[in-house]
Formats: sequence, structure tokens, C-alpha cells
Amino acid sequence: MKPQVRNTKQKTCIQKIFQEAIGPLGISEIYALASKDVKGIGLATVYRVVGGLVDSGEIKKVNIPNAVEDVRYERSDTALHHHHFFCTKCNKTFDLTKCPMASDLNKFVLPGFKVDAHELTLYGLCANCHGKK
Amino acid sequence: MKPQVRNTKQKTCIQKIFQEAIGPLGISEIYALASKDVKGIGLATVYRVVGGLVDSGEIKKVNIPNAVEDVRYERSDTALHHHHFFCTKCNKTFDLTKCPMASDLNKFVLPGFKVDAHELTLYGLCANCHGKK
DNA sequence: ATTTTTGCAAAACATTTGCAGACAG
DNA sequence: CTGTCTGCAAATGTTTTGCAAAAAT
Repeated sequence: MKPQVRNTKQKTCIQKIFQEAIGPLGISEIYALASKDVKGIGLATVYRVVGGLVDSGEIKKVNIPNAVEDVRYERSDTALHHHHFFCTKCNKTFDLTKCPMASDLNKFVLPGFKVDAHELTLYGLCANCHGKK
Repeated sequence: MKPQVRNTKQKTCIQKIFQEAIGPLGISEIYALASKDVKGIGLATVYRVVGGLVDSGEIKKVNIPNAVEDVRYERSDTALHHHHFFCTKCNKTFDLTKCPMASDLNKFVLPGFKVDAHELTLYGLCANCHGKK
């Protein structure tokens, strides 16, 4: 008997946060944003709702190494496929519009290997930080 | 007064582990390997030595999202530039020999942005896991 | 000798889980 | 009503720190 899913204001709120998000979000950011809407929401609930959304495929986990929060989440359909740019000065994350990847990734692995997916992060300075030293 | 660095068997041992490593290592792997050599080594020491090696630039931190241990370390000079393949079945990590990246990454970011580095992980099945279903 | 490094234990964080009550359907 | 979801607190798991003893120079 698979448990039936219910809609709660906590879950709805977090879903809306992801709808409006401009980049991948860390747990503490989600918690802070959700707290404004649903006062008294528990951190454990944030973890549970986010985990549930990942399981249902609505959002997915992404890693932004060396960021303030390495583990982040974003909507699965934000783009069919996209990557991230991380500014090493202001610590903000931006979405790339294009994929800089070679066409057939299977050419880059050993024979017999099969590539299904990939994850890429670029590092550097964003337009704002690049100007001012 | 900058603290002067000293050589200890714990540090030497961990450095040797990285010399002989074939792929990026997680803390628990390093701890297990080091324990064979230096019996009684403390986990805190592993964290401290690894942290020190990162600070000195000898090794660097890499993230392999969705692996058993997301946070791993490898020698900075293992290759001037290389990436990883992660088998989603056996959870092993392999090094790529070539970089599948476009030549000028600056063409893929917004005007004013400057790309300094990038990190890539491919996912799929390794030769061994690909055969047997 | 002097100072860094170690191992242990405690502390600080991060994430997960048990449970009784609140809430959705 | 029935069973899921929430918030809290306790439990886990991971990484960091304080400190006295051990080790390096």
C-alpha cells in the first residue's frame, strides 16, 4: 500500500519557492524563505519536504563544490539540461544558458563505459565582481 | 610569525597514500589506509593533515555528487587538468583521460563574466557493470 | 628547549528519526 | 474518521576544537 501524498501549506510554500528561485538553493536558504511564509516551520520539515520532492523527481540535488553550501536543489525542469557558474568572489551561483560540452561524451571514456549524464560547474568572476578589483 | 611546518609519520603516511592513489579519496578511505601504516592514528589528525595539504595546495578537494562519499581529495598535480567518471552501479570513480570541454568557456557565460576553472563529473556505467545487467 | 603535532574527548554542525498531536482528504 | 504530515526533541553522523602529552627540530 503506497502512502498517499497530501498537500500542506509547508509543502506548497516550498514548491512556490522553487518556482520563483533564480538559482539552486541550499537548505538554509529554503528554510529562511519558507519561515517568512509559514511561521514556525521546522527545519526537519524542510528536510523532509525537500527529500520528498527529490524522490518524486520534482527537484534534483546539485553540488556546487566550494560554495558556502555545497549541497543545493533546483527544479528538474528549469532547463532540460543546464549547468552552473559560481563566482568565487561574491559566492553567487548563476545558470549557464548553453552547454559547453562535446557532443558525444562516450568518446572520452574507456571502451565499454557508457555515459548517461554529466554535471559541470564553472568558476570565475561574475560581471559585477570582475570590474572592481 | 608564520608557524613552521614539521614532518611527522602521520603526515608522511597520508602523503604517500595520495601518491599511490588511483582516484580521489574520501576521508574514511584515507583513515582506513593510514591506520594500516600508523596504528592508532586519530581521525582528527586525518582531518587536520588533509586540511593542511589542501591549504598548502598539495591536494585539492573534489566533489563527486551522489557518490558514497561526496567530498573527496586528490593530488593537485595528478594531471594538469582532468575530470571524473562515476559508475552509478558499483559506485567507483575513474579518471578521464581527456577533457570533453569546449575550448573557450568564456563564450558560454554572460558578458563581463570571466571563467577561471571548471569541474566536471560524468555518470554512467563502467565497462564491468555495463556488461552484466 | 621550544613549538608544532597528536590522540582523545568534548564541542559544534548537519541531517535523520521517533513520537504525539495537528491536519488533509 | 483514518492515516499522513508537522514540530519538537532526541539520535546520528560528520567535522572541528581544546588540551595535555608526545614528537620534531
